[in-house]
Amino acid sequence: MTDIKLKHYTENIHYEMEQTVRLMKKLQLQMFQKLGFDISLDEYAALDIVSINAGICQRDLAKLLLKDRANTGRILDSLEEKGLVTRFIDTKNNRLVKKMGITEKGYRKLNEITKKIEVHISSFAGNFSHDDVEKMHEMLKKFRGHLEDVVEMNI
Amino acid sequence: MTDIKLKHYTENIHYEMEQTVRLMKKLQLQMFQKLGFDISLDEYAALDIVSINAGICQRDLAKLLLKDRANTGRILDSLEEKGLVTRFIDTKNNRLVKKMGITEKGYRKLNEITKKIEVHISSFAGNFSHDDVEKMHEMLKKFRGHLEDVVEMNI
DNA sequence: ATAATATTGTTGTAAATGCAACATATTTTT
DNA sequence: AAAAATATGTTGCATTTACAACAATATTAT
Repeated sequence: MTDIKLKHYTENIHYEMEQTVRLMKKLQLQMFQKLGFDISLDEYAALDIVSINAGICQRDLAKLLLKDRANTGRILDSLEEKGLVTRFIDTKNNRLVKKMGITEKGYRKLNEITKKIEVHISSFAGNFSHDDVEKMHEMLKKFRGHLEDVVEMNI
Repeated sequence: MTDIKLKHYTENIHYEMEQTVRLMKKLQLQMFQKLGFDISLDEYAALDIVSINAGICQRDLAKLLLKDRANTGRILDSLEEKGLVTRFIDTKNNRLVKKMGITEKGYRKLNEITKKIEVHISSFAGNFSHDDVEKMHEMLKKFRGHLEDVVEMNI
């Protein structure tokens, strides 16, 4: 039916997507550094995820952060040391886990940073129509769906 | 017009795309390891790029590989040591550069690997319609275009 | 002509990341 | 009940990656 022909490396969707991600990450990082925050981009992401997933355990956070358990633990060490997150032992499915919550100070930090980067994000987002963005969300979801069926992430 | 509202980290396109890229990379890597090739995935990518860009210089290869100059040089060291690529001094815009070409052995290696992974790739690609893929290419190109206007990659 | 700037590639180093091994506790199997 | 398997988090290490400094050469500015 569809004549499947293996393309060259730089012609594959994986390549194009990786290139795009690299650019987006660079942009975020440049913004973050220019504004001189005292937490890293990963820490900000963790903070945001925890803020809307109260009582999440480390492994689940790792899955959302797209990091492994080890590095997720390290990110939390740093956030806890800065007093932005608190960890406590609890159980999930009758198993001991480390759950966490964002502190008052953490909320302030999260809101402060979100507010400051909002301007930059929206100025860039202005380049894309609502339809474009919706379409992209759809497509990515479809792609991911198929991938998740085949690859085990092992986190 | 479009009410721009900053979403949470896991709701952004950047996040979804990074997740997808991570899955794709993992799939490629798993395939590569299972088949037990004696060159890395990066080396394979470099080989493929050089094969269709005869006489490319290192910096230009770095841009296509999405690596920095240092690591591109290291990948080439390895490929040269294995006799898959040859490097030679030449000039580009009146400047001394190291250009490269793929060797006969390199061609055989490239074709051997491409043939072996073709089966896996096409079995996965079967999940997507031609239209889906085309649409994705389009969207990604548009996104990249805007990003490249704002971010300098500094390679 | 001399100095300043830019391009290309290499080296060294620090940071990020992933992975395997481990410790602990719980569930499932036998 | 004992053993095997599973889930969770931590530690250590090896690999990857990014980044800055450097060397060599060429271009541009003064």
